[in-house]
Amino acid sequence: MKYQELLKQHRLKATPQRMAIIELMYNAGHITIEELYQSIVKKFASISLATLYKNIHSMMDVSLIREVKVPGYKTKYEIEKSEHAHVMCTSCGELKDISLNPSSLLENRQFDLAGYKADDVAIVISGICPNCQKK
Amino acid sequence: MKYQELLKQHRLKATPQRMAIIELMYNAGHITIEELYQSIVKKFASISLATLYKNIHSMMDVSLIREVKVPGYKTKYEIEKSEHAHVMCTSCGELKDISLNPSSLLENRQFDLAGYKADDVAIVISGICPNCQKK
DNA sequence: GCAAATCTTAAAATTACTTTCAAAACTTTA
DNA sequence: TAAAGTTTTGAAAGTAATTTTAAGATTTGC
Repeated sequence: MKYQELLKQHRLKATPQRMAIIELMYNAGHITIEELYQSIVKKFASISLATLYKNIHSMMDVSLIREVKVPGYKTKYEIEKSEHAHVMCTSCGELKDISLNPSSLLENRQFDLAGYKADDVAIVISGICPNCQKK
Repeated sequence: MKYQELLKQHRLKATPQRMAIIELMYNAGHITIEELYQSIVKKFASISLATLYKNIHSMMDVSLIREVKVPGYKTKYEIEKSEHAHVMCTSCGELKDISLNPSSLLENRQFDLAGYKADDVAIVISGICPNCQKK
């Protein structure tokens, strides 16, 4: 199981609960705490929401996962991967990655960042997905 | 008071509570519900959080104000103004507008938006503000 | 295998947000 | 300008989201 490795690299203990979280998150792409809980409870009947929240935070602290806050919706979480942006459908709520590299977008322009030293760029584009456009 | 006009233009009644909300939001730039409540209660001792939430939502519905969700922090609200992006200091929490126009940024490049029809682009850059850099 | 460090869980607590409902404040309408 | 209708306010109760606590269980490095 590669997830075990992933956790160890980040100096976190590889508990079964954590591996399940990562697996679910990996398969879902983006997932809310609630969805995560619904799925994981099938495997670990006694898992507690506190465990989910705590693990989500430990993994965020070591940049293994990332929080995606979208206007008007619940926060979702994803495995950290190469930089990308998000499109969110305001009709059905689908969240999708797009391969727009946020920091390269800024690089070739000299924006006035008001003196800030930028570490991270989060881009969420809201719109209507192809499916909902048809309706 | 111009705030009265602003509300009427959006077909909302210009109640004193709403005008106070707008005024505070305008002066603060970006404000959380909690901060808003702390300030407004000084003027309207009996105002309820429910009123704040309700008014925030009415004003969002008519695009008078806008929700800004920032990774790791509480949701803030701002008066809708011309398009812009945000920088947020991960050290002190300060949120600042920068004059980067999100949609023009996308216009002159043909991004693959996975078939989405884009309505809105939210950009939040996280980093360290000039003040915190000194420390 | 053992000890140290870390993790899991239930339960309670806290914080965030929403709904309900009656009274008050406004707007119509005639 | 009074009655009728509509909207808003705010208290209270309700739901949802997140954190804390403390005790027992697991993982890891040696």
